[in-house]
Amino acid sequence: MFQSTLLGKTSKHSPRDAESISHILLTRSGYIQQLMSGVYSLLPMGFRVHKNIENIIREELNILGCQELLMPSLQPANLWMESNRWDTIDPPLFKFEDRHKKIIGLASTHEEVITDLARTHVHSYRDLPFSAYQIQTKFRNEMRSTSGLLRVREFIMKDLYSFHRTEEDLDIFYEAIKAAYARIYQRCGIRAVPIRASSGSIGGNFSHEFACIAPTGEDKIALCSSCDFAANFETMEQGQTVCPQCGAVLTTESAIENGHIFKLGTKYSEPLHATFVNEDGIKKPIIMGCYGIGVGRLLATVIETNHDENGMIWPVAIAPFAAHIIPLTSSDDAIQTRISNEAKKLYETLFSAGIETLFDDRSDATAGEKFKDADLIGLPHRIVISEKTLAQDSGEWKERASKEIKILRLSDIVSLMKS
RNA sequence: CGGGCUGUGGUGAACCGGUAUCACGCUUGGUUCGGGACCAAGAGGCAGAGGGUUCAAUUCCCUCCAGCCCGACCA
Repeated sequence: MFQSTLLGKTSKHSPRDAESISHILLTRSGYIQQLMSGVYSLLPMGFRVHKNIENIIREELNILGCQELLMPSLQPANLWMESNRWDTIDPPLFKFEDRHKKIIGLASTHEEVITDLARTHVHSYRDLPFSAYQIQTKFRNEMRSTSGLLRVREFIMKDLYSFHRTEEDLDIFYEAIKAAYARIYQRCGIRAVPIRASSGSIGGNFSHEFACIAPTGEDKIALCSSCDFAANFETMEQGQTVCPQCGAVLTTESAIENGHIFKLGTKYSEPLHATFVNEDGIKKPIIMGCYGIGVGRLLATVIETNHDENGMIWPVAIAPFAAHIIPLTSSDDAIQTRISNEAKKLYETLFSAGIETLFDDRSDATAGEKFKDADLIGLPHRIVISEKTLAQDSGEWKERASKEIKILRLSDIVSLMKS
């Protein structure tokens, strides 16, 4: 991608009133733009990260046999009446009338629709188990949106739903998803721990949320220094300093809630009559689970964890581009041409190898400006080509997270990028 | 929803009861050319909307709208 034509310019100015670091950096770097309270556009750079995170999620779910589908956001009030959530779900639905005065809700979650699907497609125990997910826009009529992408009113969520014959089967799947979530967070460069949670208006009697360790997080969690115990501080007894499981010392961390997984049981299948006939010919309600991740919140959480005073630091796995190629300008026209050509050649070589980079082709930007922008944008690798490096027939290689600069042959840089 | 705060060119800010200033950005020309360079010349705002007080309002007051922060809740 050529930076001169990129939609989303960098800025020195933080948005008015912005306080959270991810909000400031994502806006300053041109990754996102606010439209109204709690509603944001993902500009090309932000959307690339978003898609990378989505694809990590897809990989981890597909390998477990989860099927991707897409359900509607427009949903009839009647369906929500069946589960008795039309007026009780919190945050409330956005509701409106169509031109025929039919009452419609904008979905904030999809238990009703997926259960409706299940009740028409599942008849026998032979149809179970299965699981299906989507990565789709949710609308939530929040009391208040906050902190940029961390809490918004319209966002893209991965929501997975699973259907089982028995509680035991659900338990096994639930644990598999818990493990998959751990891998998803890890691949996104975040340390997340599952914590027992209350199930809120989604329901069910058993759930875990994933607390992503981030210094700027608003939640306080307690972690055991030796076993896997973790809990939200608020749910613990005051003054407790040792692990209730093993007695080891507890440490506290700040965290941001991200994913939340639920054992729903028959909370939706019973009222919606989503049933199957078991081996004994008896009709039973389907046992369900549901599992959510807010993709945009995860994206923002990564920034809350991975940044320095100059900007964002993207993990390779989700970075919008693998590297930032920066040709510097020279007052000597001949050298200038050589620099541009070498840089462009590198760009094309990497591109044809399937490695997309951001190419800073701005001829009017000074070196300092390009470096500042590169730090802000936070691509994992920076490749500078200048009069200086060209004299050595090479380029300068720097990792965003490190201060170390290496002078390498361009061919070596290509092999490094490929590995 | 309760409490608090904010609203001035594209962005961020300052000032002020006498119709507006700065920085960044933008345009043009020139000089620079490894950490947001410099010089010169420009374009761009009737100050969120409405009402009130006043000789006079961007400035004071009220209402509304919008945004932010705390509470609550959450992906």
